Amino acid sequence: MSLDHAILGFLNYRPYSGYDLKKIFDTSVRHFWPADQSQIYRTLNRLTENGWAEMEKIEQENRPARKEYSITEAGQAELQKWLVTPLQISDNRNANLIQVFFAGQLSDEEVLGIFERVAEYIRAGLAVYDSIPQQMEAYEDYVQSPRDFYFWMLTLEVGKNTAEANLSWLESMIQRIKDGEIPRE
Amino acid sequence: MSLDHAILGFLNYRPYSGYDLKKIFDTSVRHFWPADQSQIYRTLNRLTENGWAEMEKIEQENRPARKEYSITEAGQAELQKWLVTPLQISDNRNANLIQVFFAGQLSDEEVLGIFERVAEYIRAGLAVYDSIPQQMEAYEDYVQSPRDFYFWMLTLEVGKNTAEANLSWLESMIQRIKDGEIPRE
DNA sequence: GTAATATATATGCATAGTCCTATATAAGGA
DNA sequence: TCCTTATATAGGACTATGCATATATATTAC
Repeated sequence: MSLDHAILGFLNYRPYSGYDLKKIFDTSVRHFWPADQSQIYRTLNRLTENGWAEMEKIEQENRPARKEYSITEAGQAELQKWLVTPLQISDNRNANLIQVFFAGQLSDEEVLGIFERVAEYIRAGLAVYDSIPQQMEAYEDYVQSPRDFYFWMLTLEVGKNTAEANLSWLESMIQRIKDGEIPRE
Repeated sequence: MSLDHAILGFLNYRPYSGYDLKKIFDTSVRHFWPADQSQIYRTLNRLTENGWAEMEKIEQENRPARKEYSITEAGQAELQKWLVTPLQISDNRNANLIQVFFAGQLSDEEVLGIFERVAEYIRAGLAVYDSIPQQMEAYEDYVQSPRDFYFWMLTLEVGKNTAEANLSWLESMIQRIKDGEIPRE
């Protein structure tokens, strides 16, 4: 249950509401763990049931009441335990590779089209990565820890690194197709 | 629905039973699209309901009856359409990166432990890639198409390429930690 | 003799995640 | 005046996937 622990990780900085968390997810961990709004709320309920978080309802003027969630000691212990647990699950599902696997059934032009579109998609993703640091800096104020910030930036480095590796492979592949290096039948 | 189309892709080579498909998946596309046995059977039912496949029950001596599924013309049209469809969904979920993101809450030794375990995990994965080609060659006989086989091997290339990129990043990261280049707090 | 393995399919149950809609209040713009 | 946006939470319905188990027969290994 990774979402549980991602939320616990943020609550360990300071208390947040579900609404806060949705915005934080979208500007920080979205590129490797997107989260749906309804799922965040349901997970917060579960964390509370488990005793890993506590909820405090905060009334506001002119605004709907917030439900702020704080991490409990049990929650901190659980987070610490999970953070050092080896994860064997690497979800490598990649539907694009299914298309590649069966691409022999297509013409060279169609294959080229697929590869060029994927390359474009990756380039767009790389451009998005460049906009994330500025968004994340807003949250740096909350924790005021260069160490935390360092690791946040590392996740971007990994993402960019992987994307660039895939892109350069794709570009060499596109060249191979153009050079007619693929068996015709 | 990628599994539907992966199965259609195989049925487009020749008819298969659910039992066959499970074995084929495990020796060919498993590294980017694992499939559970029960899910394969249920998907075959759905493909039949959709008119994309047809089932023929084949009685055998001393063995339970097989249900062989053949692709229909509608199924071939659907497969062709899907193969050239741009897929925007790239499921990049990576629970390891959640651990990295919150690793600032851990000691350098604990972080090092995480990274070294992930590196080991990737090395083990790379070793597995080397055993896949021999397994896949068994299926080469079925299609007898160098073009198909070429694209099958390409999916391995992508997987290895990505894994190697991640591994070399991890190794440089491990060195950075050992060199004490990470902010202490 | 018995246990494990291979061939074959099917179903029940649980969970994670997605999409959509509902509810309520207030501010700001056309 | 009306529409959109922002703040805030909640729940129904569905899909994909995963895990376990049931059923049935035959062979192989110990």
